[in-house]
Amino acid sequence: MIASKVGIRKPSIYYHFSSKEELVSRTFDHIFKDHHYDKYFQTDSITKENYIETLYQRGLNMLPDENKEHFAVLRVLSEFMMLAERDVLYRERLTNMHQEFLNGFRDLLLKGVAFGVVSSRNVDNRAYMLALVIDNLSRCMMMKFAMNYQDVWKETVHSVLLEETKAEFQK
Amino acid sequence: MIASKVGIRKPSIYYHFSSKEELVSRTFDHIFKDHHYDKYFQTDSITKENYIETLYQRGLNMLPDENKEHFAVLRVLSEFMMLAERDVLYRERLTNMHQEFLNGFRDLLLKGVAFGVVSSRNVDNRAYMLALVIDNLSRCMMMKFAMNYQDVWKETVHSVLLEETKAEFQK
Amino acid sequence: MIASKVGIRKPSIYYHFSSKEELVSRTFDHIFKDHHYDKYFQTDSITKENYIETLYQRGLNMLPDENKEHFAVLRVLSEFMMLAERDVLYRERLTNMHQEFLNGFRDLLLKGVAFGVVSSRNVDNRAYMLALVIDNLSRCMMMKFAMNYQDVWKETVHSVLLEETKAEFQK
Amino acid sequence: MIASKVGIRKPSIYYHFSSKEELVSRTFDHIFKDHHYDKYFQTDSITKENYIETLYQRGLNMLPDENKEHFAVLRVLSEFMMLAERDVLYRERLTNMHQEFLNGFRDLLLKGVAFGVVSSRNVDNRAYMLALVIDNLSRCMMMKFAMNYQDVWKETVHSVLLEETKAEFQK
DNA sequence: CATGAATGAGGTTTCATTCAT
DNA sequence: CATGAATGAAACCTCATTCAT
Repeated sequence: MIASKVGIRKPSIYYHFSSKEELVSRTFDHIFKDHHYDKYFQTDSITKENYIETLYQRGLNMLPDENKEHFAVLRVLSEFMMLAERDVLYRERLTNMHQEFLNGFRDLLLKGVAFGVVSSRNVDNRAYMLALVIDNLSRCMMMKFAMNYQDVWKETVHSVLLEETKAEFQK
Repeated sequence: MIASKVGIRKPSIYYHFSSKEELVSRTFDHIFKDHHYDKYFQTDSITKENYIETLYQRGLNMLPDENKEHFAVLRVLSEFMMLAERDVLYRERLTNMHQEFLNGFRDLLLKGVAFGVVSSRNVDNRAYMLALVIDNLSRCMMMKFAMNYQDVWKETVHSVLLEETKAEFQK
Repeated sequence: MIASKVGIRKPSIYYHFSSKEELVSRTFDHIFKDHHYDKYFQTDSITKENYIETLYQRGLNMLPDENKEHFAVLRVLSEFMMLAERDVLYRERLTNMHQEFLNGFRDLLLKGVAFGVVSSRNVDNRAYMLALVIDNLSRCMMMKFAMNYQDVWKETVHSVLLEETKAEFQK
Repeated sequence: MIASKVGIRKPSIYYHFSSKEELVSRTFDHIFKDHHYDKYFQTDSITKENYIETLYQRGLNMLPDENKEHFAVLRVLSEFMMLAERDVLYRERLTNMHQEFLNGFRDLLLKGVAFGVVSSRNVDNRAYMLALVIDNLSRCMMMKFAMNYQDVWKETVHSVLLEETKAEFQK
């Protein structure tokens, strides 16, 4: 299939990749080369004032959109999660990617703590909550589950930051 | 593999199933026959007094445990989610299962509203949040991601019910 | 090639043999099942009187003959000697077969010693000489090298048993 | 493999050889260019007095030795004998090489006859015997068959020249 | 209800070779 | 003199399935 898409014959693939395994592995690297937390959550421009709004917007930005490359990346990601269930190598790589996202959310919350807009209580677990929800929302969108994605995310941000933000976040 | 596990030869399978497709499909039915919201979240015994604790406990009960059949069910589930990405038939079945769980959580929250222990604001989205977190926690456990699952879940319940339960839920 | 000779399609071979390797290995066993020293050199009927003549005749009997199955066996043997140069497994099997032939010749000479028609000097090496010549004569015949095979063998028997048999063996 | 050993890429080989067949064929020529009887059996220095000892020593000299180039030559030779079973061209070339060695041994024996140290009876066949034994000893050494090669060869020389040399050859 | 034997289709890979640069 | 890229053919093997018994 790949060969014909690329317009060459099957054996020609072996000139570029020594085996199917290598083709898959290098495709993994290529596709996820830029799939890093920072790509979606640049936190440089975040301030005390726009903290919550930024968190909310960046979350939406992480959700797949059929018109964006990101959509394809997530489709491929779910394929590799399958592979990972059989192949330790991919399990490790995915675990690392996952951990990076978790860490990203944690650092973001810590920044909020520093700004004084996020309670310092239980930061890790609340960061994980955010990560788990946004990740699963992505999955649900990919599978076209019926749900009001934006509102669920807004509610999540709301709930997680509730204690300190009741006042500001009401819309 | 199946034939040898069962102690017959491969062609004999075709006496019981007309094709591989049918074998897979009926296996789906068989495995998920009892995989219903009610199995994990019997809400009959829930009361105003034990509401939050029950919600928390039942959630933990949904998380996979290597020693329980549930674990295998979830492993198979993730295989079918893969299949679903290619096959509309399975996508539908999974969507239904998923919807049932979402509905279960919504009904549970509505019960809480009736009890007066849950705010009536935005019930659907808050129910989905709970469902998304517990579902993704399961996935993380399956993939052995490092995380304090119980605490994340406790924090989630806390966050979602925070407004009305600040007082009662502190531990 | 095998499949078409046998009148089946290629994949059908895999019903009977799990791999090419196994096909080759079991073919080896099958072909050389009866390729033992005894098959060519039954020494029961040997007596003091017919000792030399028997040795000579049996030797001729070992040489390949295009009309005998033996010919095919030797052709295959030379293929496996090739394989053996790369594959330890076949090297071992061939070494054993070879040793068996060497031992056969040694035992035969020892019998001659017992009969008093063969000198006991250096029995092993003289037995090996006989074995090496008959073996190489086979090879030469297979490759159609020009040579008077019978006479070379007769001369070899003559030379090896010369000391004690000058008198009797002259023709 | 050849290309990488030589430090070029595969297609470059086709600049020097028009096909694999030609590469193999010219390799044959190159390797066996010096593989002639004379290389191992210079008979110029042979005299009536050192005749047997020379024959014995030169024979030993023909046996492969892992440290000598000769070893590699013999390994390749056995590969080509395989090829020869399928390809008439190589059969012919090998037959010629073989014949040359047979002739060499015959001429050597004839020289012995001229010296008066070898019986003139049946010279050809006795020469062939010597050739067959030394050739097969080589093969056995290559395959690491257990055997006392030197003694077998000494015994062979002894046996072949026995009639006329009983007296001189005893050690 | 079960199986031995077989098969078309296709998947992964190797091999010898070509050709434009 | 060398090579990057490609290729038709074929080798080894797996898979889902069939069918006569």
